[in-house]
Amino acid sequence: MRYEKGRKDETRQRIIDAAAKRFREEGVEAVGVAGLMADAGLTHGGFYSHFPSKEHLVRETLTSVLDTRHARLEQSIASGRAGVETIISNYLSQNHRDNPGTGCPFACFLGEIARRPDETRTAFTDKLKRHAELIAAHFTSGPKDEREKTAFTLLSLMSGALQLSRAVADPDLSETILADARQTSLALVKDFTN
Amino acid sequence: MRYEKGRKDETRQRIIDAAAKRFREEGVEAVGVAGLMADAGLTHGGFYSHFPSKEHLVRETLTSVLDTRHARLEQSIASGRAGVETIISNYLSQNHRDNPGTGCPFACFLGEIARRPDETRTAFTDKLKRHAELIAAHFTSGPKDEREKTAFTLLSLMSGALQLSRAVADPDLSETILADARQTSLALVKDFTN
DNA sequence: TGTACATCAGTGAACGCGCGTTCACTGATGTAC
DNA sequence: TGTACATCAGTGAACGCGCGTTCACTGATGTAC
Repeated sequence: MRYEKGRKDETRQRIIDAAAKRFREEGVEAVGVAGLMADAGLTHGGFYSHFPSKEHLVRETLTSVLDTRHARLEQSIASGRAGVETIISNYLSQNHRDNPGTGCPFACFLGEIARRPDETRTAFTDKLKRHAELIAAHFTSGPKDEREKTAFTLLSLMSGALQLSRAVADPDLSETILADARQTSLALVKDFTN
Repeated sequence: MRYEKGRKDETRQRIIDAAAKRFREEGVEAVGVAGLMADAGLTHGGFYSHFPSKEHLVRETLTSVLDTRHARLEQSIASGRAGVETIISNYLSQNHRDNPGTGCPFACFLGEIARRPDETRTAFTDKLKRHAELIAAHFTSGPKDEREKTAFTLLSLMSGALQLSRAVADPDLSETILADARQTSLALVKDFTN
């Protein structure tokens, strides 16, 4: 069944989209190739005409999700719709906590990435740097050499707190963790924006 | 081969110790029961006379590691050997980054815990609360109701930064992330200690 | 003290299962004439 | 415009493998007499 031009790319993207959701929700190791292909409406055998291995899909998915998130933040900043306060509040929200499948890849993959092969880690590192630079560029005041540092620290704090709020079984504590992290995050960026 | 009294407990602990190391290094899903038993010098069949399932071992290992870490911190504080600065510096050090197998369980398991069954998550939550209370008790000045909040935020920031420093493929960036997090962590606790 | 028996931690073969991966095949569409 | 053929995205059976788990068995030691 030869298909019209562009069809393959669409299918490929569908596999990546399915992986983007499932990998974030269940973790890379817990999600199998066959299940992913079923999510994309296909049978498992076709996987290897799109990706040479599962690890390649992992890498593609990671960069795809990081790109999407990056683009969204970029647009959010460019449009002036959302200030830092809004971005921080959205990140450290119950909604984000309860929907990892569409949420921040840092919070979902951080623990796993350290164990993946060099190529995957390098791809991740490049995207991370770019993301931190974007955040730093959003800081309009404060010492310039401190801005990027603060961006990394902010990422560490926010992704760490989101993970902790997801891990905890007590709803009240979970909300407290988010609220405390919001407060500290806002204080962190206060000297860099106004 | 019936063994002397206490032997079984020793063996059990040996399995947990092996799991404590491997789970932190490779992740819970990547480590098999058979390999773990081999690490403990046993064959795989005996596993189920110690634990009813792998998940039970996960829970036992998690609480064991959290207890050990908690006790160490408690002792560290009680002895007065180490101030907050030292504790933070040790946590956000290259040595800790490069040795996850003996390091902080929060940094290693945070992402995985959210996906585990309720019983495991509840056990984790209890230990986390106790740990935060211990840290808060170490804060001798500053507003009292802020102390525990800061403890959670500190845990979020430090475990997030440690994870990020492990994920990154660029050694310089990894060191920068640790250094920035050290700086911010120290600033965070400055109002609570002196 | 010596003997017979019960105990049970640990062994290792076997279970069904899902994993990642391979491969011969299909058949609708694009292309050539 | 109509026909013959090449293409190749997708199919589905099969591969070896390691997983978590089960179970009949072993045999050194503790206990009873």
